[in-house]
Amino acid sequence: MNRTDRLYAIVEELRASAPRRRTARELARRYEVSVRTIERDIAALQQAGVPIYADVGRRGGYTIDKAMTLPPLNFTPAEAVAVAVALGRFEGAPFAEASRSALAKIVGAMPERDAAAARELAGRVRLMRRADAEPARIPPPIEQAVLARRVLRIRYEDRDGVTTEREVEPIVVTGGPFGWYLIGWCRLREDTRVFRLDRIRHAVLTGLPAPARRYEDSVSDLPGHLALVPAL
DNA sequence: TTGCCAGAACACTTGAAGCA
DNA sequence: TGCTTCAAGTGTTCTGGCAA
Repeated sequence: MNRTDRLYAIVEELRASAPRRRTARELARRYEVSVRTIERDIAALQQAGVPIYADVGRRGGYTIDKAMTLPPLNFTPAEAVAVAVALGRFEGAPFAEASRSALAKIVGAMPERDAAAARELAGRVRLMRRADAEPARIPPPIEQAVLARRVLRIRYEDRDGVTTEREVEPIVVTGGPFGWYLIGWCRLREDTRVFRLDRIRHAVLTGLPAPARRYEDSVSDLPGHLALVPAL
């Protein structure tokens, strides 16, 4: 095992056994090197910013701050396509750009062979969409309002063509086969209202903080055959 | 880059000594 | 007898130097 492999292995060993301490002697036996070599490796990792801590004394040893590390994220081609399918639900939806960049990062981090396999597999998986459906364009203020929990000022045109100005406290954004909707507390109606995004003619972020409202406490009159599923 | 050596520092355990 | 204190011993990491 070369040094680079050993450095990775030590981090993984400490991460897997955390919070139990591992002594330099244990690690030396494990990787068939001297204790001094392990100590140098630990020092190199610490210098590189890996949160490894040494406890001296009889029951001492090395531990790693598990909260500061992540396990290696290795996606199989099928897992990558599953993520892509899930993100596909967001096409033309809020956070669409973030979805695209997240997917690009995942594929970019995969070995080229797996990435190619994922692309090939993705070519055999298609999402169905209504042909006449215009991809919704979500105004950035709505994304921001949901993200930062801020009050929105919108100009909304209802089904009868009547336009009203409203201040809305966003609760959730939801999407489905019929389009995308903003569910929020309407200060004009003093009640929870569902707004079709394609009927929102204008939206401005007010900067006013919106009170945290739980979706379950705010919406109770969905048709029985409909259920809103959290995005994550 | 790795192995070996030596000494320092630290924390814990153990056992002896002192005391009520 | 039981409790407390303290020194010695032990096990560990840390650091520096040297050689292969």
